[in-house]
Amino acid sequence: MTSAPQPAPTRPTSRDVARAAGVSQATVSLVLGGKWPGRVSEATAERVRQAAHGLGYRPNLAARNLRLGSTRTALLVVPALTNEFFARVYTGAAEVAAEHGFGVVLYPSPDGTGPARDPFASASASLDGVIASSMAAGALDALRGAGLPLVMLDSDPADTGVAARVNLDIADGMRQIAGHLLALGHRRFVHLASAVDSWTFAVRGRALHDTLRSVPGTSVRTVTAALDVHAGRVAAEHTLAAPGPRPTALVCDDDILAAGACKAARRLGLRVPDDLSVTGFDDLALATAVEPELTTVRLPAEQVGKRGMRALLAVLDDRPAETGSLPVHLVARGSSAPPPADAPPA
Amino acid sequence: MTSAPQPAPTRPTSRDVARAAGVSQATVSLVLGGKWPGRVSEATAERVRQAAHGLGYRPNLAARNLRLGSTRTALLVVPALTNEFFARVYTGAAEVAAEHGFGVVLYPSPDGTGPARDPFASASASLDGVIASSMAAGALDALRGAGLPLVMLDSDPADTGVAARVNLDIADGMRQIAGHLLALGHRRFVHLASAVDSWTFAVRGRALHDTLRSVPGTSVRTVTAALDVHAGRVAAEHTLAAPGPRPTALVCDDDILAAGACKAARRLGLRVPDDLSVTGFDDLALATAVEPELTTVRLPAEQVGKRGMRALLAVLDDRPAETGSLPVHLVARGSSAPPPADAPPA
DNA sequence: GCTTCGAAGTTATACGTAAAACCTCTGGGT
DNA sequence: ACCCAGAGGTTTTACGTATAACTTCGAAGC
Repeated sequence: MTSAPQPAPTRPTSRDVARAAGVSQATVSLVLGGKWPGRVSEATAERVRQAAHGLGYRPNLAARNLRLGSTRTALLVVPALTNEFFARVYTGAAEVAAEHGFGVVLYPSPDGTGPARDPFASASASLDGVIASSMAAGALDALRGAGLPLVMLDSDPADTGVAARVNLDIADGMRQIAGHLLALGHRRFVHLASAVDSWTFAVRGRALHDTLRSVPGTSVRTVTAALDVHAGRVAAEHTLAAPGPRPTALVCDDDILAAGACKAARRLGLRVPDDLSVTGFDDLALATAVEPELTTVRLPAEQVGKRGMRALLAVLDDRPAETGSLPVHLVARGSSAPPPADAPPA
Repeated sequence: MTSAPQPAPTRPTSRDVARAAGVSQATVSLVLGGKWPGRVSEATAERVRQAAHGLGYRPNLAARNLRLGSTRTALLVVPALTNEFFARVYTGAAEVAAEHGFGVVLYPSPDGTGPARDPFASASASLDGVIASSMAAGALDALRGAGLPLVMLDSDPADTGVAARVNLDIADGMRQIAGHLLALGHRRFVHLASAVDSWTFAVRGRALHDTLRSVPGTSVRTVTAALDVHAGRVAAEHTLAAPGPRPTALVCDDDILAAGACKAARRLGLRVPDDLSVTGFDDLALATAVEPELTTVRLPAEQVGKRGMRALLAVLDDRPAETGSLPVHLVARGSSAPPPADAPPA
């Protein structure tokens, strides 16, 4: 209490604990590993626990990993954590991992550009498996070759060499959006698509176009933008200001683009939703932060992470992984309404 | 090419590489560790590299960590990754870490509630150091006791037992906000404060109040809300609808609260900025996603992460860590303007 | 009274790597 | 002719843990 504690030159090992408790190192390992019923008396076990606690002992995980040949660590490969969706996926994955004594380390995949540093370098421990978003295609080949169990998130079912797959029913989500807008009476659409080349966006586009095509008298045009508010605004502004009859509904691949589209509309003096309906996708926090709040599709991001982690654990355990797509659902809010009465037909 | 490759029952070790190259394991270690100039001939080195590549050899990091006694891993403790600010801090820290062959593992600290699981369990490798946000106070005591170098981010300089500290000049940021609004002519303020009990928010409040107090004829009232859009809206709506002269400026502790405040204003039929100025803090993506765009203070989040990591590396290396607060600056956008002409004085 | 058996440990070993310490051979200086 | 230096390796060891294999001992069975 009076002087500084000893500078702890080196961390205590299980051998130190053994010495303090007057037992062998093996006994310490048995007790602390929970393997003692019938092998070690309760009295001795307690003595060991006291000694361990007293010394502030923490097992050296590097040694344990080496011994066991497993690190209980998964790599999560996502495009960028600043995208709330992936932050939530991580949160879900980390939660399930923690329940099973696993850790999750992140590899924010380079966005195509950049030198694409070694995914394994970001983990300072060897990995037991990989969970990867299909949006992070960049690093995938390197990961495939490593011979690790690979769980893919929201990826093309045609892709091969995957131990398990966790998908969202993205197509259904987009069909719900289209159905919602059609039911409101919209016929003239613009699809504000993400420029990111990934399976999930391809599906969104296809589902939208397929659904609209099945309804006579509809038209749809596609415009592409990078995945940020500014790019969305510029693209939408350009489209809305174009000559010819104006669309009455702007279907966006993502809430971020929808936020941009709303700004574009306001700049051009259009009211959302009176003059123009705008829909998003993902249901990020952003969707309820803007005015009007966005009609969008809620994706169970945390569930994706949880299920991805559970699938990986199942694969590592030689159990069959849960299968089937996660359902998504439409959240109708203030950014969609019937088209203005004077809108020309498509 | 014709049949499936052998099922790779076990990963190749440095010994396998040695066998394949016709050298000893030590030579492999020397070559691959880059320690060979003068110890191994270029021809042999090349042979080893070929063999390693051919076998797809990857060093077992658990073994390396055990041998070296260091895992080259830092733990980053933050409240939640879904907060863009912390996602950016992580990104910065991970980038610098990668440059130095370090990894970063996250510990999303429980928000006070919850069982506060062991911070060390989230890392499946032992740690070399910890970088912690002061907003993640929950897990801090456990981390302090571990005897690891601790770098604190944006924390009270009075706190002790810290190896290095990376702070933002938060007070200056709030003074800039206050100065900006005062210059526009505002005198009647409301401070929409975060309910989170943390140093950074305490400083924001104090700096605002101190600055305003120094100007005669100003008034300021404080209202508290949880850190989300909805809570911000409710709190702001309540305040703005209260009887008595209305404030002309709403200074928010965070962009998230500011977005909520803007929604509140619109609901009450007030125009921002004509009837009411609203300011945020942090300059999140949200700030430019809403209409009008928020006047706010830009915080160099990535820099915080980078500098935190550099400080930790310095400490681990027995070098002095860079010191001094990071500057922040006002970004004036559309949510602030002179008060309405008919506003009563404070 | 001898064997057997289970409880309660202990001893010994392996995991894969890095690096210190050691060995061998060749060429050059004197 | 002898020694020495240095290049180019090899042998050996240690890191801390988990667990298989072994030991010891007291009591129960007959």
